[in-house]
Amino acid sequence: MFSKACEYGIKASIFIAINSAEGKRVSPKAIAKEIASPEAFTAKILQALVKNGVINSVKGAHGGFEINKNEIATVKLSQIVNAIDGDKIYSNCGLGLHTCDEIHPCPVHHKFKIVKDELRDMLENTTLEELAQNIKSGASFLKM
Amino acid sequence: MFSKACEYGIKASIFIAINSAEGKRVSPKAIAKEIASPEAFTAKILQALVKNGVINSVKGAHGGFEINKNEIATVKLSQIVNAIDGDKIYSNCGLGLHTCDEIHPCPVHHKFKIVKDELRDMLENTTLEELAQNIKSGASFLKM
DNA sequence: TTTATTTCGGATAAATTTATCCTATATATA
DNA sequence: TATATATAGGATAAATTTATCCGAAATAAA
Ligand code: FES
Ligand code: FES
Repeated sequence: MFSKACEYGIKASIFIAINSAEGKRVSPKAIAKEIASPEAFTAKILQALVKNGVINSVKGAHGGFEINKNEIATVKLSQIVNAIDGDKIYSNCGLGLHTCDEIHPCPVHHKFKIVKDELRDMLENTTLEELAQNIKSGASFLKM
Repeated sequence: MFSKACEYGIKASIFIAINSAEGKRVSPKAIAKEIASPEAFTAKILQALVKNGVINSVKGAHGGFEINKNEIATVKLSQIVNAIDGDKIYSNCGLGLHTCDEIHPCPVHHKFKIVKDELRDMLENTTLEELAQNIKSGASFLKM
């Protein structure tokens, strides 16, 4: 469904959100350990998230990755996915036609639309805060 | 969402269904032309579909690929997807955890479940006959 | 039985995604 | 300013997916 890069990006963002809420910055090393991902690859993904304004980075001693405390509640899953995989997951044709639209639909277009809309809604209506809260409460997990 | 192999497999199956309804067998060459896919790669996917019993093949002169006329209405999209990509699309964890279940869920598990169930329902309730009909009537297209 | 036809299947190759490594660049602090 | 610390980013490598090629095996028809 999502690329590995995107999976890591989402999990990393959640972990950063949890720490930023406590005023702590985190390193790629700490992130990779927490989400069980390859460190260097994760670092690359973090760069993409920084470039897209989803998270902030601070270089140098006592640096690390963080998210503005007051943005944790506003960052949506869709922003993370978009920063890494783009919007192809809900804009591309499910059967690979060059364009996906009503005037030249593939055989599954209308049925797929329902699934894609459901997915888009879900991604656009889920915030980092919500996901971070689930981890904090022990209701969900970032690895294994 | 789906692999290229799966996209080709679905489109190929629809084209075969259309022709089988008229008692005609089709070659990988004709299929690849109709669905705008690489011929040799498409042939490999057809082999997988044959192995999984989704379509039949007949070797030799006047051979080709076909689907039993009375099976066209019973073959579901889910069978094609399963034959090629397996069931990972709705059984794997959306964030890549080793297992996806209620007792050790990832942060998006419950929200993802809705999307995955919607997708599964769609694939399990869509038959080749229905998709072939849409192509025949000109309501949908297999390429471009 | 011979020939033409057509799928099967193994071996490769190309492209993309995933992953690693190393150096440059920036920053806090002593 | 010097030093230690940390992210940025380029160059590569490994793994997976996508794609190609070609000979083997099967089959229909002459
Ligand atoms: S045209 Fe295929 S999903 Fe819209
Ligand atoms: S555990 Fe992640 S989707 Fe179920």
